[in-house]
Amino acid sequence: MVISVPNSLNELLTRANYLSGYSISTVADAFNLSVPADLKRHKGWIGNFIEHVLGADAGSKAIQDFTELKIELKTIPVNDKYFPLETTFVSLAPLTGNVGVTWDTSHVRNKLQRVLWMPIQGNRDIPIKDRLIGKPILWEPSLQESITLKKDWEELTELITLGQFDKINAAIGEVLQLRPKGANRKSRTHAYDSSGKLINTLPLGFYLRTGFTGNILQKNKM
DNA sequence: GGCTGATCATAG
DNA sequence: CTATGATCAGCC
Repeated sequence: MVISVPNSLNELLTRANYLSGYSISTVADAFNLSVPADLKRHKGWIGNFIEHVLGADAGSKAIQDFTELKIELKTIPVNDKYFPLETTFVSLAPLTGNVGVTWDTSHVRNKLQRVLWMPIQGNRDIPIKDRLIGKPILWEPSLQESITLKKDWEELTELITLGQFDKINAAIGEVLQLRPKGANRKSRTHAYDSSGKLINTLPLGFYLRTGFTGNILQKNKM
């Protein structure tokens, strides 16, 4: 079943709100989709599933998206206290070509300008099919949040541009962190080391810490 | 390999 | 119990 792309922000929000309170299987049944028993080999399934039922064209050609609405959709697994169980992937971290890139022109800022968060019950003791979909939250970073994100992004990006990959680890950054993002630890991409020499190194991604996303959820739950 | 979507697994 | 580092899948 193909679902049309929402024509307006209101239409997208209406659809998203309609899903809240239903279980994964209730929605999946309505769209004739089968639900995996676990996510071990389907780690992106929930995200793709929600994209699909909201009318984003997941997979194949990426022609249709919410790009016209300037909305980034993120599902986020939450516990009983409505707190995130996982960090949130934002984007791959460019390890080259960062000269001249600023926070304002960064992928991270671009993606986080407007996010539709879809909290989903994520407790591992609840079968995937029985997990409930929460209330969607349309979020734009506050001034304070932007300042903190910018500070972290600049600190992390500086380490990349200086080629100090031996210093990079997930403990750096107040709300944003850099962590591996590849098929496995043998994955490689290009970067410049501290002496300016082209090297092969582990691909990295920007992730939002749970404290940051947890705050967004807490502020917006009524 | 790069990019999208993320969660898994275990050290501490 | 939590966060870091590792990993999974599909498309281009």
